[in-house]
Amino acid sequence: MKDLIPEATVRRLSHYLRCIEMMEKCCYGANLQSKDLARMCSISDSVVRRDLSYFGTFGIKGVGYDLKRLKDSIKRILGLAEKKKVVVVGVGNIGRALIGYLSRVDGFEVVAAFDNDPQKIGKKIGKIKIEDAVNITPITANLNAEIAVVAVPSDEAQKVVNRLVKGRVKGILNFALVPLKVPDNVTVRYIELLTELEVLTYNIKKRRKS
Amino acid sequence: MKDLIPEATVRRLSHYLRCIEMMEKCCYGANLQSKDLARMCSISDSVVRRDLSYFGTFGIKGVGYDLKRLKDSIKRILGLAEKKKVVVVGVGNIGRALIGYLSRVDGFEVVAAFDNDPQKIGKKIGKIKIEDAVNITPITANLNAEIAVVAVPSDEAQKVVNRLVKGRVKGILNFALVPLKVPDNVTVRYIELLTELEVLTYNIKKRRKS
DNA sequence: ATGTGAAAGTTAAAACTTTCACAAGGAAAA
DNA sequence: TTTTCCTTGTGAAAGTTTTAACTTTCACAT
Repeated sequence: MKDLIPEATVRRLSHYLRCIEMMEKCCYGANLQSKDLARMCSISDSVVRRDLSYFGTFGIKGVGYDLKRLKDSIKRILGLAEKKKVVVVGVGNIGRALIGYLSRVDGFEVVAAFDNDPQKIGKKIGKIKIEDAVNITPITANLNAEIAVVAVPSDEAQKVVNRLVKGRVKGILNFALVPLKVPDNVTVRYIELLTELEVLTYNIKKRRKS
Repeated sequence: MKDLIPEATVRRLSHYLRCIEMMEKCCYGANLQSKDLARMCSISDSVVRRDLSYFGTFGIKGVGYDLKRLKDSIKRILGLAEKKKVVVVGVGNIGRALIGYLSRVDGFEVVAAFDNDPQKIGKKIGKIKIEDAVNITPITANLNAEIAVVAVPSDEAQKVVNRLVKGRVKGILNFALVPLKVPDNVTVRYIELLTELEVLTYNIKKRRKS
């Protein structure tokens, strides 16, 4: 089956959600328009309407969108209707940052953390006890967690991922530098810090010249 | 001036660099071919050649590319010919992770770290002393650092960025959730952890249906 | 009840990116 | 030297995404 929906559109839906949450906090009122989201995201309003129209019709012509209803619609589109369970593998700085961050966000919930350092196993981070990485498969399967964050050294990443896959994880956010092998029914996304810095460097260089 | 070079191409150049470094470590030999890089990156070889051809000709027909020479060429294209100085603002988990990570990577060098927590100011991380964030502008300008990593709470991000811009920073890697305002000659790239998790969730949901 | 204004939803064109297939050209063997 | 082999570099086509302009529809005032 073809992809149909541009990845950029999905990314932007997430941005719209962030904007709407901000609007809610700032007592923005119950109605909003495509141009409001557009301005906040520094894009044009027709992009906003185009993005939404891939998934149906959500607004009222001449009026705009109901803030609450649009928020729920986007959450449903993204699959965020109910809280998603996340396990974190690798409790170094990045793992800890993620755990802390997700505890302050609704939509995701860290339900387990793993490491292979005996110094760390058994300790707690917030409410989460750090488990031995050898138990990834049973614990993950038992908790029914669909999402995993992998923040371990590159040479251990594949081993960890194999265990996660056996534990029926369906999506992985990977901070390691190496590409991971997973079965077809598992999705991986990469956070490539070094690549980001290198692209940034390229952009700086280019900017200077133009 | 038009952009001409696809962003995806620039990202892939960075991946090629990573592959080449890996090949160097694994005693791969002095020669490599587009299909080698292609296989490692799970893309087709014509993509590799097309990407490189945007910038010139680097290989020998019938033979391939000289590993060392291609590496240098890509580094030059990306602007990585000499080490880039990086300052890190916000020494929480993410900041610390970045500092640790970059210390083990050549190409980038963390030359200063900042925080506004009196508990942290004056302490050291590795060789870097944590400075007071109020001094971002003079210290950054003095060190001539072009790149900054911003890993502070969202509500402080803009203030920090203003100081960095005054300190003549040219590129910013931002972990905060909020879009930043910068002058035209400064580039910002965003690492959006929450968006990544949401896109991942969307992909999982879609995968299940197709 | 009707007309008007405003913003959503849609369509078509333009811009951009990827893919494919092959010509060009160098290296090595004959 | 000539031929053969091989892989690069690239022109053109196909496919995708973005942009902008257009049409539709709703709410509200008259």
